[in-house]
Amino acid sequence: MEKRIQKAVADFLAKEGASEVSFVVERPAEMVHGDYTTNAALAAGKLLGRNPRELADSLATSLLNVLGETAVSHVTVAGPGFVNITLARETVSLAIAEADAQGSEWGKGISENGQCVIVEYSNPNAFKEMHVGHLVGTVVGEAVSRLTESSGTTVMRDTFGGDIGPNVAKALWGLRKNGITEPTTAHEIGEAYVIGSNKYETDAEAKIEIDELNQAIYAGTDRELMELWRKGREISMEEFRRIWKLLGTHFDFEFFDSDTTEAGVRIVMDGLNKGIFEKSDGAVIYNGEAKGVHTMVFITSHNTPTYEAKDVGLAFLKEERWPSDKVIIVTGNEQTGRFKTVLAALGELAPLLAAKMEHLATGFLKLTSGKMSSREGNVITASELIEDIIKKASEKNEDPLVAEQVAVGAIKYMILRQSPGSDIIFDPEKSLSLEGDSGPYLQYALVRAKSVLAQSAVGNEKMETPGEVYVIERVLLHFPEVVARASHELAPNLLVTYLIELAGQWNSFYSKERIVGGDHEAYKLMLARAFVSTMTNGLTLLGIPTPERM
RNA sequence: GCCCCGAUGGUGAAACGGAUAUCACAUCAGUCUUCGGAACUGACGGUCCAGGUUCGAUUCCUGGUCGGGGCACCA
Repeated sequence: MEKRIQKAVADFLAKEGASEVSFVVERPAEMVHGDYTTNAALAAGKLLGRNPRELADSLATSLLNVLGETAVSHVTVAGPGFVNITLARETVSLAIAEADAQGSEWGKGISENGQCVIVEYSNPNAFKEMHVGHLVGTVVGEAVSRLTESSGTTVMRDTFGGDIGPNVAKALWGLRKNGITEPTTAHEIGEAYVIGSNKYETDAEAKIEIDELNQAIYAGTDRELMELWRKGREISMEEFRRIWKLLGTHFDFEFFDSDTTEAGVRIVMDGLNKGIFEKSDGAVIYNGEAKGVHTMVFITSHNTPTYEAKDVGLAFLKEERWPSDKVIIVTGNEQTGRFKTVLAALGELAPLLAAKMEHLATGFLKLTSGKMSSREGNVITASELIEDIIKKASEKNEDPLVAEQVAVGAIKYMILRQSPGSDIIFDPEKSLSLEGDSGPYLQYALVRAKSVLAQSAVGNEKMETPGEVYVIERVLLHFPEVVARASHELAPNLLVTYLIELAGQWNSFYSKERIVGGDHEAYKLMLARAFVSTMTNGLTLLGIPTPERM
C-alpha cells in the first residue's frame, strides 16, 4: 500500500512539473492523523513557489481518485500542507489477511538484487573469557545479519578471533607460572591472563619474559609452547562456541590473527615499497595526518604485525574466501578511530576493497557500579550474566529450556532496544527487567495469543468483518515497512520500538475484546494469527527466542 | 594539546527539516484477575546553553558547557 501511495504521489508531482522533488510517505506520529501521511505538497510548494495548502488540496483529490474509494476511506489536508490518508476498512482487512496467509514470509523483502554481504562481529579474544561487553557486538551482529537476510541478500557471518599477540603471551605466561600444561576450562585461562597482565605492569623481569614469549609465538618453533597455545586456544574457542549457540549465533568463517599475519605483513611491506607506508623508529607506520586520521604503527620495530596490519590482511583473506558486494564490520565504538586509519590505508592499497567496507560501531555496556577491566579481573563474564538471568527466569518457569529462552530474550532486548552506537547502562544489582519494557513482555504477548488460538474451535464459519477498525490492525499493517527500514539502516532498535508498541496494542485489544466466543470471532482469530506471525517474525529477525509457553 | 562521538521528562529510548515532541520503565491513582495479571486504564513530567539558516529546527550551521572515546610499536 505504501508503494501504491508513493507512486500516486510521484505521478501527481510529475504532472505538476515537480518530478525531482524528494518527499516521504510515512506513518504519522499520531494515529488520529491517519494511516499514511506525505509531506509532498510542502516540498513541492517550496520548489514551485506555490501555496502548499492549495497544492495539498489538489493532491488529496487526486489521491482519492487514483487509489479509489474502496481502498481509501478519506484523504485530508492538515497543518501547513500534510496530506493524510486513512485506509478503508476493506484495505485494512486485506492487509491482515495477507499477514495471516503469508505466515513466516510476512515482512520479508523482495530479493531484487541477489547481493552478497559479509557481516563480521563478536571477534573473540581467545585466552580471555567472553565478558558482557562482547555480548553487545554478538547480539547486534546477529540481528543485523538477520535483518540483512530478510531483504533478500545472501549473508555470510564471520568472526575474527585474536589468538596471537601480547595478550596471548600474557595468558600463556600465566599458565606456565601456574604450572598448567593442559588447560581444561576457559576460566582457568582467563585467570592466567589476569596474572600475566598484572605482572607485566609490575614486574620488569616478567615483562621481558612475556615479550620474548610473544616473539616465540610468532616464530612458532617452540613445540612445547605451541602445543600449549593450540590447546589453550581450543579450550577458549569451545567456550565461545557454547555461548554463541546459546545466543543463536553461528559463523560461516572463523578467522584468527594467526591466519592473517603472513598476508598482512606482506601487503604492508609491499605498500611500504610503494610509499603508502613509511618507516619511523624502526617501525612501519601509516601517516594519516594528511587524511585527517590518526597515524598508527602497522608493523612494530620487532617485525611483528599489529592489529592494524592483521586487519589489512583479513580484508584480503575475506575477499579470497568469499567475494562479496559489501562487508559490514561490527565492533565497539572505541575502535572507530583505529578503523578509520585502517580504512584510509586500505583505500590506497586496494580502493575497491576499502569502498565496500562499512563499520558499525556499537556502544559500551557500562556498569552502574564502577568500571570493568579484564586486566584487573573484575569483569562479569558473559556466561555468569546469562546464568544469573536464567536463574531469575527460572522462578516463573520450571522448564529449563523456557527459562533459557526468556533469559536470552531479556538480554538481547536490553541491547537491541537502543540505537547501536549508544552506550548501554547495566545495573547488575537490579539486573534485568522481565516485565514492562522488556523482551519477556514481547514473548508473553505472543504466548498468550498462541494460547487463544489453541483454545479456538477450528470452525470454518463465514467471516464477518467488524465495522470498526481496531488499533492493533492499523499498527500491524506497517510491519513490512518497519522491517525494510530497520534493515536498510542497520538499526534493529527501530524494529524493537515497533514490536513493543505492537505488543502493547495486542494486550490492549485482548483485554477489551472477547476473541473466542465473542462477536466477529472468525475475523478476530484471523487477526490473532496475523499478530502471531508478525510477532514471531519480528522476534526471529532480532534473534529473540519465541517460546511456546512461559 | 589535537581528533571523533554524544547530550530529549526521575530512568532508558523514538522522531530520515514538519503537525500539540512519541514510547516504555519508575512514581501516583484506578481496573480486577471468567480467551493466561510477566496484563489493562488514567495522571504526573522533557528537547544542555547562546546565536544563525528556514514558512517551519530535537534534527542543519557557528560558538560555548558537560560527558564518553581515541591519539606510534596493545587489541
